[in-house]
Amino acid sequence: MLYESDYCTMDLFDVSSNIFDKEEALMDEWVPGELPEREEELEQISMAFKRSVRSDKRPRNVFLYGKSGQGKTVAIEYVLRELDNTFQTIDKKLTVIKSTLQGSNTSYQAVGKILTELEEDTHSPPKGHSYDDLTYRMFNALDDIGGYAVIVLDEIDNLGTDDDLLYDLPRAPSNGRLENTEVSVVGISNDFNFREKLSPKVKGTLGEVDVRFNPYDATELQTILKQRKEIAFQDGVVDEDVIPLCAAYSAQDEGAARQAIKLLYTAGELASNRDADSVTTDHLEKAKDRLEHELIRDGLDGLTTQERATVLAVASLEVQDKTPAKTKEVYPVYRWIIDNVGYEELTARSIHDKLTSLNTYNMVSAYENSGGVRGGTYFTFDLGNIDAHELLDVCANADYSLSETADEIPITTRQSRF
DNA sequence: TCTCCACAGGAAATTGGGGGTT
DNA sequence: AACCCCCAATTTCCTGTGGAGA
Repeated sequence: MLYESDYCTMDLFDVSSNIFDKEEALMDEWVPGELPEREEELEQISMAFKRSVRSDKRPRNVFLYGKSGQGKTVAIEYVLRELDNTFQTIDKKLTVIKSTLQGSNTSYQAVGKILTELEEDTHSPPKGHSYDDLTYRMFNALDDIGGYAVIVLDEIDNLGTDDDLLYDLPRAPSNGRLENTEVSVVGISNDFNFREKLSPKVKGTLGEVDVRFNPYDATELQTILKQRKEIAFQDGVVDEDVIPLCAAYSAQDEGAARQAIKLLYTAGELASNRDADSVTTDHLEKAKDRLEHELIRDGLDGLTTQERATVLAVASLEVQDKTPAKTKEVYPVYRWIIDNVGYEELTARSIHDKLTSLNTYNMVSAYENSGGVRGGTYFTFDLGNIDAHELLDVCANADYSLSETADEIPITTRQSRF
């Protein structure tokens, strides 16, 4: 996009804000000079690297886990930067290879991605070769680096149960696949359970040092929000109650700092757009509504049509107050919906899988039940925190193939909730 | 106590792709 | 062109579970 400053002057966008001072401090990319509530974690991480400063040993492998928005990535970057500085003073060479495994569901794809970082003329993950070919290339490239190499694998939980890479990588030196380079691995996972799902042999080698990032509580969030507020807003424009309330909301919901900051930012924007002279709790409430709406929207956007139909089926039941429903109850509704759109029907077994995976994306909530009329354990599903009417609304107004169907979903009992 | 139901979820096979090398 | 490698989404088949009712 081209910006012609000649045409786009202050007529349209009032440059001076009476709300914001440096609003950059509320943006995602902003890296604060210090991490006020993560000192303990920083210390734990740096311990893992210290032995490579003292001796010739490679740093320990580190495994960081905790929900998203807890500062894991920032923390490791912070520590590695410091380590690099130290290494320079003692004349050691440090190479950091960072790779986000988003979209890499298998070890194969992950190795491909790492190769794009390692090999200069490889710009997209290679395909069509065997896994062994790729790992061979990877270890060759690593061995060429020399010195110390730290491989940071972000969102490592994308690998699921395929832990070949996590098995091969830490073992390379003892297998004689690496001779000149000391390699260690930093794994970052958003999934608390991922570590448990790993096979024991991998858990041991990868998790030489485990650092757990617990969700921030309301008090910690307040500290963080205050820090940002001081920089981002003009003095005194944020009402006293806003920060505590903002922190409280976000603490309930995952305790993610990123979310809390976004909420505050949105509230500030609302206030600014309305030419208010202060940010009030009213703005915050509005911001919260808007973000919730966006969350549903983004959630639905990331789903396939089949998954959307499944969510829609649950929503439909929720609207009729038949909510925590078993797969068996959801399935006929799903079939009705999918037939309506003319897509192929999947089996009940697949819908059962869809429902459980939607649960992990937080689009539906699953509850485990035991007993019942016919023994065993079974799950029931509902929409959890999401408001069914709002979801139907969003879906009907979006541009999905089943938007029209969403509009048709039984309106009869729509008012029956609450 | 035993059986049996109805569900959860694992494993393997199937389907229908993507893309290589030689 | 012939042959190889990798993959995700499903379906099919199957085993495990625990309380209700015999």
